[in-house]
Order: sequence, then structure tokens, then C-alpha cells
Amino acid sequence: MTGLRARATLADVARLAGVSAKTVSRVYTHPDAVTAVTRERVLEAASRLRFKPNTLARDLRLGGMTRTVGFITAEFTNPFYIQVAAGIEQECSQQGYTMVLAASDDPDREQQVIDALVSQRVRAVLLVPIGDDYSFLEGERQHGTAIVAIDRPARNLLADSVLLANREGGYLAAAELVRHGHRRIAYVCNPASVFTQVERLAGFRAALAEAGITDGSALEARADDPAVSLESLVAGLLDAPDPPTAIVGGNNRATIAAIRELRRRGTELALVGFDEFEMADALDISVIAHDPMEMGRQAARLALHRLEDPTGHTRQVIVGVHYVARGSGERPPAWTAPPVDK
Amino acid sequence: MTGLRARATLADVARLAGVSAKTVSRVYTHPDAVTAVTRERVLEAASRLRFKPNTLARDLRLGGMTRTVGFITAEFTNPFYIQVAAGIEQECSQQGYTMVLAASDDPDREQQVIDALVSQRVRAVLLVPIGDDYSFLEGERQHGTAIVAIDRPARNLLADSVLLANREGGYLAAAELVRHGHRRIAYVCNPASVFTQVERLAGFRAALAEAGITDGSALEARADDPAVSLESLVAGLLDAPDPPTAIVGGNNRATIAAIRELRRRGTELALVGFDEFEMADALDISVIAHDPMEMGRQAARLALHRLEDPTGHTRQVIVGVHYVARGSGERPPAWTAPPVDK
DNA sequence: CTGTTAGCGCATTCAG
DNA sequence: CTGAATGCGCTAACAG
Repeated sequence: MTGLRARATLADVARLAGVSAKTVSRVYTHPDAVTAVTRERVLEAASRLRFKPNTLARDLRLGGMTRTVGFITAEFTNPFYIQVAAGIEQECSQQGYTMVLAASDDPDREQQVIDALVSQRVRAVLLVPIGDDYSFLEGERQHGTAIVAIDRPARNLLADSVLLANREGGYLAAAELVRHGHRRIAYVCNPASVFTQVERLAGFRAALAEAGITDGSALEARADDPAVSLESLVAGLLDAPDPPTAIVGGNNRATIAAIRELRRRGTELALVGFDEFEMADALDISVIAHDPMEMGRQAARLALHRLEDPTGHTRQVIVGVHYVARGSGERPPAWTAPPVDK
Repeated sequence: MTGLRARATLADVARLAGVSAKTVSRVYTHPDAVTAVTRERVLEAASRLRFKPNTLARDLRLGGMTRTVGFITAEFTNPFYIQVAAGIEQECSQQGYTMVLAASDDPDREQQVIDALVSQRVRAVLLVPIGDDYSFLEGERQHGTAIVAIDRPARNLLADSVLLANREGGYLAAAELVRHGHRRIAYVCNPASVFTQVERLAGFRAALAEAGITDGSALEARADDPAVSLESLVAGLLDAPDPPTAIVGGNNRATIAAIRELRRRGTELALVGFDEFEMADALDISVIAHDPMEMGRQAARLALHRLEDPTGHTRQVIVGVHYVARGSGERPPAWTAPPVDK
């Protein structure tokens, strides 16, 4: 490997092309404002020097704002958040924006990360909130940074948001099972106190109440401790004296855990999951489905729109959910599992 | 929502604190080089003004380089690449770097994206190459940008790289099946001409050859056309006059497609997948496993190391693979599927 | 320990 | 259509 070569600047290109720096600049920003011949000459010089305009300098000159947005989420190996990220990336790149992705494992870290992004002058902060106070972002908002909360509201902050129809989803899941004759329907999730689960559970309970099932609380296997595995929660339900005949998984992880535990026991129950997941169709798992990529796209759109209209009313987009019947949610209460492989 | 408020600068803070701009600067860069009392005064002023240092300006002043790295990959909703991204993010954030994520759907777009990142002055470009000529990056390398190829080599470019032990993996998969008595072993993938598949297939063939299976070519269900579904490739194998008794999935997608198609037919075969995937253990799928996050971490490490030592020898990290027996790979040739649910 | 001077690379005034 | 001067926000070098 050879030594380092200095990077060419506007001035270098200008010198080689025999024009002023500003002319070179114009070639990149207002190509029409320059003669075709000079443009050619400049581009020729630029390519010989491998010149790449310095976005840093440009953005600084242009008011200190970049064309990037930040997406901050915990648990970003979860397919759900990834799809959201993909949606954001798609929409952003169409508009000439770049997405920077940051992980926030805990609220402190989240604030650090947001700070770093703000320092980098991202134009928008899209986040899946994990803390319980986002008032510290109010200042940034007033400075023109677009803030969009995804999947959960940002508490103590007036911000645009994209949420799922969680309550409706929880309701649908339970209602479908009720419709197939179930009375003992369990709900599994961990963590349980996050917005999405609270909402979904509320919908779930509403459906049960409507069906006259008043005491389902014993069948809510919820925890708020990462040390408690979802599998163990499911196991607890199945080992109880009066086990459920159906299970609702509060999210993709919970559903998968339920499948895992049921398979481990060589048994089967009615099962409805929240969130689509890769093997759901192959395994005939009925789910409350929605479109996470669309959530990302919507979030990016809200952000970009907010940049155009910094003082407009706060907007909230609710992304719909629907029930996808694949078999697992249609099993009757008396269902007996066929022998499972092995 | 109220109107926009101007952002505070170093100078504003300096004025309010009654010190010079440089002193404020020092508080953020060399906190020890300033008296505790002035530091306090400065921080007090800064927080009242909601001052956030402008990384753009700082990086420009400091030589025009940011503390960010770019990760470019196609198909980034594939869990494999996501895990890689997570590994990169983890390692980078530990070193105070930010990761920007970009999607590259085709080689042209990839080059655009790389250009954009270079213009943004990322310090490193980590990419899963999809094109067949990366000589255009040679210039950037000479300008001090670290380049790391992930999962596949970057053709026509001397760059650090992180690869999997693909050949070994392909070999292992086939060898295990041979060991359990299989002679008619299929290999499924699409696309087929990418580096990883070529390598895995080479290993696969080597194992067959070693077992004296000389004509397995009829059982290679490979395509290079995105329009050809993996499911249909599997279907083609199963419908052939002399179908395989075992299948090797060339990657997570291929394996899942095989499972899907087999389940659809209510049949089962011996099956070994390449790549771990979320439901693999619950479904008892034997796989050639490896650690994608570790690949990401290693890639980030190579990049960061390269920044320290721009002219050192090119390095290549090979991440190992191992066989995980879960049942599906241990079925004998005469295996008859137990009745499948529904 | 602190302030002054100068300039990173670029683009927006204004002239010519 | 092109060029010259000026400054975005910050910090390394040097004074003091």
C-alpha cells in the first residue's frame, strides 16, 4: 500500500481548470448557470483529481444542517424495528437524505446517542422511545429538528408520531379466539409495561369482557423483567391447574416463544401472534399483521414534512392492523395436537 | 408550536460566560486545561443556551473527517446482514463512532451511495460488495478512507475483508448427510453466482466427491434470476423422477423456502441449512451456524485499525462455521414424515 | 490558564 | 456568465 494522498478541494479543481473556485462550486450546485464548455472543463479536471465535494463544508456554509436523519431504537436486531429502519431508509434515500442508525439500550444511553446525533446536526430524530421523559428534546424541536416518535409516544413532548392500532389488534386477536369457542385465553408478553403491550392488552381485555369472560387475569402471563424468559411464562400457563386453550402472543418474540415451548412439549393450542414473522405462514400461525416498513416510511414522511412546516400542528399516523387466518387461530378449544415430529 | 429559535454557538456561550470562544472550546475538548470555576461558568452558560457543539464545524476544522463509518448492503432486511450491522454498530459506538446505514440494491446505486458517503467524509466504508469492480475505490483508499469488504471480496481492490468459512461450511453440510447414509443430496440457492454460494457449493461438491458421489449435478437447484422463487426450485427437485433424500439450503432464505415447500406438501426430508435463523431450533433444523454479529465487529475492528495504520498489510478475517445438529440433518434416507398438522 | 489570529472547504452576497 | 470578498462554527498554533 502506498502513502496517503491529499484530497482535492474546489480550489485545486479551479486551478487545474483555469477558473475560479466559485465556478467549480456552481458546476455542482447550479449546473445550468455555467457554460457547457466550462462545465466540461471543470468536470474533466475534477475527475482527474478525483474530486468529491465536501458535504461537511457545504452543509456548514449552508446553515449548519446536514441532509441526514437519525433513527434510534433499542433491540434493533428485532425484525420489526429493522423493517421500520428499512422503511425510513427507503423514503429518506428517495428524498436525498441519509439515515444514521443508532442503538439505545437504556434511557441514559439513548439520551447520549440523541445528543451525539444532534451535535452531528441531523435534521430529524426518529426514535422508538424507551425513556419516560422527552422534554429535553423540546429545545431541539424549537431549533428546527424534526422529532418523530415511532411505535410509542414520546412522553412530555409534543411530537409527531407513528403508532400501530394496538388496541384494535389486541381486541381482534381475542375476539377471533372467542369466536372459535375459546373461553380460557392467555396473553403472553415481556416487557409488559411498555405502551404497546398496555394498549394491546386493553384491547384483549375488552374483547373478553364483551364475551362475558370476566376473570381472565389469571391467564395474563406478563413480566417486566428481562431475566424472565418468555418460554418460562408460557410454561407457567401450561402447568397451571386450569390451563388456557388458546394463547395470544403480545409480539413476535412472545409468539415464537410460545411456539417453541409448545413444540418442546409436543403439544398444540390455538395461537394468535401479534406481528408478522418470517416463518408464520409456513407454520400456519394466525397473526395480527401490519406493515412495519410502512411505519418507517410514514415516520420519515412526517419528519420531512415537518422540516417544510416547522410550526404546523402535530400529526399522528395510526397504522392499521388486520387478522390473518392461517390455522393456528382457528383451532377449537378441544383441539388435540397431532403427533409432532420426533 | 412556537417559532424557530436560533441555535447557540461557541461565541454565544463565550459572551454569556464572559470568556473567549477558545475557552469554551477547551471546556469540551480539553476539560483539564481550564480552571474548575471557569469550566463551571461555561457549562452553566452552555446549558442555559442549550448549546450543543457543532460536530460539522469541528470535523471540518480538524481535517474534514467525521467520526462515522458507512455500512452498505443490499437486502438489509435479511437477518444476516442486520446482525452484521448490529455488530458494526456495537463496535463503532464503543469507539465513539457512528454508523450510517445505506441500502444498495444494484451496483449503480451502490456506487452512488458510496460516493455520497465519501462526500460526507465517512472514515470508513464497510460494504457487502454486489458489483464486480471496485477499483473506483482505490482513490479513496489512498485518501485514507478505510475500506472493508464483508461476506464477499471486493473485486479489483486491495481491501481488508471479513469472510465466512464458506467452503468448509458447504463441505460440512454435505459430509454430515453422507455420514447418515444419504447419496442423493440436493443443494438449493438463488442467486447462485455470488461468491458465497460458489464457495459453499465447492465445499459441498468436494464432500460428495470424497464419498464417491460423482454425479450430483442434477441435484443442484440453482438459479440466478430473482424471478425464480426458491420454493419453485425445491419443488422442481421433489418432482423430479429421482428426487433427493436430503437438501442443503444455501442460505437462510433457501432453507426457509425448503421448509415451506416441504410443509406445503406434508412431507419431510433430511435438511441442513446454511445460516442460523430464528426458528431453527424450535423447528429442529440442523444448520451450519456462525456468528454474523461477530463478523460485523471484526469488520469494524479492521476498519478502525486501518485508520491507525493506513499503509499496513491487507488483512483478512475468516469467521468460522460449525455444524449444529438438531434433528433435521440426522434423518436417514428412508425417513418418512410423520403426519403434519392440519 | 486564557485570549488572539487564522483558516478548514465551500457557497452566498455582490460586482464586473 | 464569471470572479472576489466574506463568513458558516470551530480549534491548532501561538502569544500573553
